Amino acid sequence: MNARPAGSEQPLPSPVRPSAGAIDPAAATWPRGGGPPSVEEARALQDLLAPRVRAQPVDVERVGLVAGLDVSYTEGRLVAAAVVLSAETLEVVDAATVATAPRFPYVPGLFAFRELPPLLDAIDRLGTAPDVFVCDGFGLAHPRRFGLACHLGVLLDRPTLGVGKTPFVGRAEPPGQQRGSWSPLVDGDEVVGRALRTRTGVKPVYVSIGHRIDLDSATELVLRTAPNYRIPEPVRHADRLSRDDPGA
DNA sequence: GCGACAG
DNA sequence: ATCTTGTCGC
Repeated sequence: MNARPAGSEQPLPSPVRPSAGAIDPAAATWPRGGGPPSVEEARALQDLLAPRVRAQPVDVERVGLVAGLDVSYTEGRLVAAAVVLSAETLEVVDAATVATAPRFPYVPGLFAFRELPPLLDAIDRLGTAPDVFVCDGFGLAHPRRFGLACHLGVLLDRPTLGVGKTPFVGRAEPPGQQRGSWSPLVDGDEVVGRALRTRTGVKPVYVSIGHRIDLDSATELVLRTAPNYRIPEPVRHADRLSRDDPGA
């Protein structure tokens, strides 16, 4: 474990940012540098960055570290958590939290502008460099094809994917009851993700790619990291930490 | 125009 | 997201 208290003031060199091909996170979420963008600016920024998303296969067998990301809301505060697990053993090897005041309202479709800034800070505080990031929410399965997972992936230029608990855009037939079965999540004439059964007889999760991964690889990784519960372990841990960390 | 709408 | 008790089942 490498968690540092969320209040520490000293920015440490990040093993994740910057990286070649990455975008300046500040410019890509807070375009005017100071205050948050307007809703119109935020949407325009998504349209501007969406073309950078790339789908590509990932050798899931060789993924070593998987990060789970989540944010909780408490008493007007927002707590972002990043937890890193060994893909092999699913044991937690690193974690970090950050508590901040919300600086952007909850607007469906503009999630990233609310949750990404604190999540990026939490990621910066990690002492490890995850191979893949699993977000609580969506990636391509988004009105402008640029959900939180895509946004994070493009900013970091790293593989990311999103796992949602309820559908946002698109429609999917109920997948078979058996764990592992899935059905395409279709929006208009595009396949934007999958409804995936991670537990037999339990309602499916909705998987979509973020960046630098494809749907097959994302599906495989989600199944691999969710052997016992509906929600993948990395996200489960991040969810718990974001709510329980007293230091946050 | 109306309803729906990730967390 | 959060507000909230008990209950059925593996």
